[in-house]
Amino acid sequence: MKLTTKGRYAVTAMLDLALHSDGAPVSLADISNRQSISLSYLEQLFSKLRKNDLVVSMRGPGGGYRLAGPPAGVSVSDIIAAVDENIDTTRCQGAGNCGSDQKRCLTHDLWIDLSKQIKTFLSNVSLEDMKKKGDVLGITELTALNADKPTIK
Amino acid sequence: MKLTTKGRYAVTAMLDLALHSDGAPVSLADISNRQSISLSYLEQLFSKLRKNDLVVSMRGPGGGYRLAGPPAGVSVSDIIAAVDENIDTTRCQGAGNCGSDQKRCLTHDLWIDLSKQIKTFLSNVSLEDMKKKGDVLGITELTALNADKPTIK
DNA sequence: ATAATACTTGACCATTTTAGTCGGGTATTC
DNA sequence: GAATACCCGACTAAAATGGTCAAGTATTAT
Repeated sequence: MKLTTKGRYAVTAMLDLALHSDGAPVSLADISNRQSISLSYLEQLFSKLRKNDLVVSMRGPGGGYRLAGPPAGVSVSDIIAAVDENIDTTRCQGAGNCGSDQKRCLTHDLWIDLSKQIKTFLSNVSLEDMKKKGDVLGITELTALNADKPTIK
Repeated sequence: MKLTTKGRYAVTAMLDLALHSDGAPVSLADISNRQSISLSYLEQLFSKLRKNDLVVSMRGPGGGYRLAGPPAGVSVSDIIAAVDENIDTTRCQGAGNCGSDQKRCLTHDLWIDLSKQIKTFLSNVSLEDMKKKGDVLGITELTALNADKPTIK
């Protein structure tokens, strides 16, 4: 699986954006200062976020970024997918040629199921959830509230 | 998080071991042939598995490895922990100094909860489960059966 | 005994990925 | 027209990954 600093930074930056999405657009310089993430690196990340229509940009003085839609419409998995390519724990990326002789390896199904599990979890947490969270509820409880079809019943 | 080829190989090898744990100990050469994993690499992995008391070794001709205990007593998370150090999705390894100024970052709790989720999933799948699985049940369903305290209710 | 087997250990290494930096743009507004 | 702030591509040091290689040591079958 790919879950690295890149994805974590992206989610943190998007949450910062959501928390400051009142009036003017938010500049990357602000996010950089608040979250201690290098400006140049943020530019890279937001380039991808913009291409995936998660944010919109405004140039010039007073410019910056804005969420493309309501915070409730953006899930953590959306963000990670935008910058990190994929959330998949198999070696073969689901193709099934991970074992010897191009067959699926013994544990193929395990990783497929784990991937589903992670994806479900991350899909069920939106920026809105994290905004509201404050310190009241754990994300896990939020997930339970939001889950349409929990894998574990 | 750390979930790489190393961990996947280890689980595959352990499952192979479990599937062939009838009479004689299983040599790494056999596992290497069946699972297409380099012998030298298996040696590295099994050294760690042995140090973590997941397997026992027998030297000399006819020697090899055996599971240290019953397959039901070994979970996937045990195996991954043995070779991969930790299953943790935070940058700070749970320490909480991931944000600016040594405070926890905005998304700290999210990664903590995700880590718990993954750990719960992997802890609830044993080698015995995977042996029995065949092609009847998906691991996800097995997890549901085995879970003592599922996080998602 | 001794040869063969198979585990044991540690050093080493090529490649890939990560986590950025750097340097130049271009659009917009004051 | 100058300052601001996004935009974009090239580049890179350091770390992790996924191994290999060499030289053992213990055990057993003959």
